Amino acid sequence: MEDVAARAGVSRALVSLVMRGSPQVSAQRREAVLKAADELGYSPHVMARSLASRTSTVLGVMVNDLRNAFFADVVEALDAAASAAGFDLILNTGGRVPSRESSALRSLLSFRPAGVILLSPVVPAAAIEAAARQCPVVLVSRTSRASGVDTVNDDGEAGAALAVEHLFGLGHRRIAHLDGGAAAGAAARRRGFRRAMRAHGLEPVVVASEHTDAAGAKAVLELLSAGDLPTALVAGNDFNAVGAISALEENGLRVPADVSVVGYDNTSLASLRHLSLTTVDQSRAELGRLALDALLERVRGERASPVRHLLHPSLVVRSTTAPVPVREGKS
Amino acid sequence: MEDVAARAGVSRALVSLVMRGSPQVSAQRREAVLKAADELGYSPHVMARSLASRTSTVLGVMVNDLRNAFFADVVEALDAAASAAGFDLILNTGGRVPSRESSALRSLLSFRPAGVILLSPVVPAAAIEAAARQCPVVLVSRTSRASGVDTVNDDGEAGAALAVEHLFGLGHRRIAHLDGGAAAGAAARRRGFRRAMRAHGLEPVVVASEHTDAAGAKAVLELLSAGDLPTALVAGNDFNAVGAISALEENGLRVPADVSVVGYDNTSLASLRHLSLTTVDQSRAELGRLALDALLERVRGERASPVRHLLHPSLVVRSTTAPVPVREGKS
DNA sequence: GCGCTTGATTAGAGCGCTCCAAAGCTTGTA
DNA sequence: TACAAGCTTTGGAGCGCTCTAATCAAGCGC
Repeated sequence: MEDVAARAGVSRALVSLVMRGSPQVSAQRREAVLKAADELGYSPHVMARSLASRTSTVLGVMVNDLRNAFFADVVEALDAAASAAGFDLILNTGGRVPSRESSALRSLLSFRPAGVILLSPVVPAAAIEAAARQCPVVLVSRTSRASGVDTVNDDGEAGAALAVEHLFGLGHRRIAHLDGGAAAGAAARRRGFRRAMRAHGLEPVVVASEHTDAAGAKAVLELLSAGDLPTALVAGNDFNAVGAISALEENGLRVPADVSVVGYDNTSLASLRHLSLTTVDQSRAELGRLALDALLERVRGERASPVRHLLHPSLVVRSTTAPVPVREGKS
Repeated sequence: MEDVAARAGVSRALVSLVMRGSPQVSAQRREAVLKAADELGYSPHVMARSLASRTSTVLGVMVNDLRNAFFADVVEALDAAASAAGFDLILNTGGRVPSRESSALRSLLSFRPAGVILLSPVVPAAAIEAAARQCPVVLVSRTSRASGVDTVNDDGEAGAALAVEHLFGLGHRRIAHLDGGAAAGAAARRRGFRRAMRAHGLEPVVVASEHTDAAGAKAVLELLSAGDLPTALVAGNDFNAVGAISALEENGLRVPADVSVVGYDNTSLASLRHLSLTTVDQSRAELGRLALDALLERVRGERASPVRHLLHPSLVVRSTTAPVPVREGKS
């Protein structure tokens, strides 16, 4: 910066003004500075800037697993929105291990970020509130009652209900849910499934499972050996659904002719023509965008009261659901 | 920091020493400082630290698309290795658009990172060399001849050859490659396919396609309408393979009974029991780890000469490949 | 008791920038 | 010509830390 100032024949302060795009610099000087900066290949040192200005242009993002396409998509959206607003992301992973997440969070905070976004964290609420005392915090796929914390969630209850309504409309009455257990969002989906079933006077069947391919297959095998396979399945997520479909087909049952299956998440899997899975979509891009917007509102001091976004999911009907088989329909 | 020093009854410099874990501090003072820091919830300001010490603990990572599971996996590995080494990642996306990538790269460099990792960038070589003059640069899935730049690549040629060898061993002689066009890594795979085929005295058939589900299906339809469907397909990647399989099955052909298909990348797709795709695996975790190791060697000044890693892929044989159909074998 | 070494501690400068208050330069006007 | 009013420009302090060199206390041999 010193060098640029010398080369352009101005003071350091003027260089600073130009680099920040201040309007109160004469066109002549501005050009001289820009030219000098270009010749010297100078670009301002972000860290020094944020130290001096006591403002930060970095946003901390903690994700528990990037290999999970859901979070990868959200982070992608986050990054797009952040860079459009002139912020940079510092990212780390916590792996859904409380101790690792705490240290990841600590490491993010030591950058004195403008704000922090936590994707489906498992750290204790107290840790989140402590973080919120240092900078705005937005939670994705996790709820909080703290007033300094905003949350953005998929309405898993509504999503599961959507699946049930769809199947009910197709004539299905015996519907089972393959439950995701402790996985992110599973509790809400389970709740939504139960509620929607009861609303129709149906008995909700919930089978313990996990959000994986193998677990979906296992759950179906259990249902088969128990001897009363439902006519439709609401899987915990798409992977689970695919596993379930495999197990069904391996046992001579056709999807959707014999059994209908609905997934959840609308991952890239679901749209493959090979699977063409009916599934619940929860726009991950919007999730990311909303989270970033909420954070920036806080950062800019435009809002102090917490906001709780609950995204409305939608159903994407493809080829794994069909009207209930005739025999069933008659019974 | 001032406060901590006051509370512990020591100087700022001593606090600094303790926070950096210097051994030349008496146990008594160390404890007093740690206690004070804890009570005040103090943790050092990373940016101020790196400004003062003229060292950086941030690593810049530019990825073109996180939604691509391949890169998400590499980033995950990068993060794991980085945090183990005490570094933090600042991440942004370039979307394979040269202009966006350049500005993303500029933004990374303005943090004065210890080093930068570029995942399959499309920026001109000159831009990469310019970056390399500022800090060590490691390229993943892209080659470079610049001496300040290390590269880590999957050996796509070897991978495609692996697929051909496998199919050849199963008796296949008419094998086509569904080419990925300009996609990352496609050129090497194409080359490897051609070379391996010629090594067996076979005519390499290359069909233009893309690394997507839909393109794979389209390529198969073209082969079908041309009237000479090969007995085996080496797809550009897993998505492409899945699309191809769909199109084959929709046309009454069985995989692998009639046609064998090999994918590439061993994505989570491939391992689904529903697909159980034979595919080429190029350990993404190792790719990430190697890239980070290479970068850290430079950062620590342990090495000045460039390194060119070429990762050996391996073949994962699942259920989409089988011996050539008998009729073919006789002909 | 003296200088001397050794290890623990600290003052102070400085990293690259921003920001404030003050200074300099134009104008326009009396 | 003088001077206020506006704009542009600048010096200097300071952001939170590290690092060097200096200081200090304690222990040692003579």
